[in-house]
Amino acid sequence: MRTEEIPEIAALPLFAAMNERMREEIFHASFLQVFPPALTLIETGGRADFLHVLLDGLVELFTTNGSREVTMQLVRPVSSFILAAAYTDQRYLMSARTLSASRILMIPSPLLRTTIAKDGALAAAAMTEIALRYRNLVRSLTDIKLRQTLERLANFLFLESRRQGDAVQFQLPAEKRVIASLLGMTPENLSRACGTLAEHGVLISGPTVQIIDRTKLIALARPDPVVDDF
Amino acid sequence: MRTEEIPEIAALPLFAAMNERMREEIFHASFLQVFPPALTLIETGGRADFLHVLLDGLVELFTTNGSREVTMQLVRPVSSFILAAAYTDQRYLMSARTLSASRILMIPSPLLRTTIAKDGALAAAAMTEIALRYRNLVRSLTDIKLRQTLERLANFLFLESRRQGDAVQFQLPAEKRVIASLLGMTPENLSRACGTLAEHGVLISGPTVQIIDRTKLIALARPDPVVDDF
DNA sequence: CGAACCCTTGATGGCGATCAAACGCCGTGG
DNA sequence: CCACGGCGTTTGATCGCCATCAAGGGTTCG
Repeated sequence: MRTEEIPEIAALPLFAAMNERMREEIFHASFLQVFPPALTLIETGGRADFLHVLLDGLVELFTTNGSREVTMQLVRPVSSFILAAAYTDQRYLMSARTLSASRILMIPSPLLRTTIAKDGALAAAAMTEIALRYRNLVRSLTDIKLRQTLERLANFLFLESRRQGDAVQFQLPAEKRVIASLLGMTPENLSRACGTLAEHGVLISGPTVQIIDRTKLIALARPDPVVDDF
Repeated sequence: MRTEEIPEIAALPLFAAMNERMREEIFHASFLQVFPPALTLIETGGRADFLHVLLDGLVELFTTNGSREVTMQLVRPVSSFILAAAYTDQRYLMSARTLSASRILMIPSPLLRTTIAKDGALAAAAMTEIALRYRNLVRSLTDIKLRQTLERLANFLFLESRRQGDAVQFQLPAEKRVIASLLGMTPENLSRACGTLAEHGVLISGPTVQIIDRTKLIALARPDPVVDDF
């Protein structure tokens, strides 16, 4: 890793509070690399040799079962992924690929584990990180279990808008087929659902979304103030 | 907490390696209580005042969205639950109720947090615990996203059997309506699916399951050696 | 004994998957 | 520069899984 890049990364929540010498040690043994789009970084069943931290770009976590493939999560910067597998030294439950060119920090898992054991601040940060990730997963599971597809899409768009400061107009973060899979539906149905949302205050043309009537959207999405984290 | 109960609990993975004095301190401030069946312990949106550790009995984690209610997970002894909420001091994402009479250890969250900060061994155990829980959740989400109901049921029964040492005959761990909800289906459909499984080597009568032809069951369930953790 | 409640079985309907085809965009190569 | 092919998206038609509605049987408990 090049020296001039260190300050930026040292400021990340995961590393901010930890002992400086140990941080240097970790960074020294890690790799900062830029990957092209559509590159598979990790495959289900593989050993978790590195903790990955996405600094720039976009990464998709997905799983396959024979012929079917489903995207599980979009990872956006700045965020680590597969911390659970790296910490427990188990096999990856999900595969990961870049969706756009991505800058990724790769930290050797063994070093991560030994450092967590020695540095309380890093341990705390890692624990917080994984706890938040756990909660996100609970959200996904409840979402898919008790909303139907149109409501899921509505809620997804509502949360996307909110993520961008309640933007009235914004771009979808990924291709529609990826979003469809993320929401547990087929591309065909997503397309239809996008059309239907016109009746609920949202115009979607290509990758750009325009919220015409936020009230109507919310009425459909019924975002949960607890689960959806207001 | 009564003194004679302490050794049993001190041996739990979560507490086994930690400093003895701190462990005593935690136990001294905690409550060990027996709850009757069907009692709501925790409600979604509430503050996580206690970490719960189920020692005996059976607990259901579930969420509600207006009128609908879905069970998210069965908690079996010995296992902690809602560790993520307790550690990050956030609101519960799920509700919890006892399904049978349950003995539960309740540890005040603030004390848990401060002790984790001081005791590396406890921190490590907590981290492992939540990482494993995270991975279970990933399993649930993949399961629901890429299997259909009959396959999910088949896989559920297969894993139940395996949990009991590849038992040929065993009892369902909960009422069928709960299991139906856990598997993301209606009680009616679960009932029908149970009947259909006769064609796939499984006989189900009431709460007892008999595996006639394990090969056929596996062919239907297609358990994933990675995800389903062989 | 009656009243819940759970489970089962049947009939029907709807949501969303699948199949199929056409359109637009974009890169490559003639 | 244009032709072509690939891929993502859209739209339409059809199918099937599963939810819903409805009713009856069994069990538990007051």
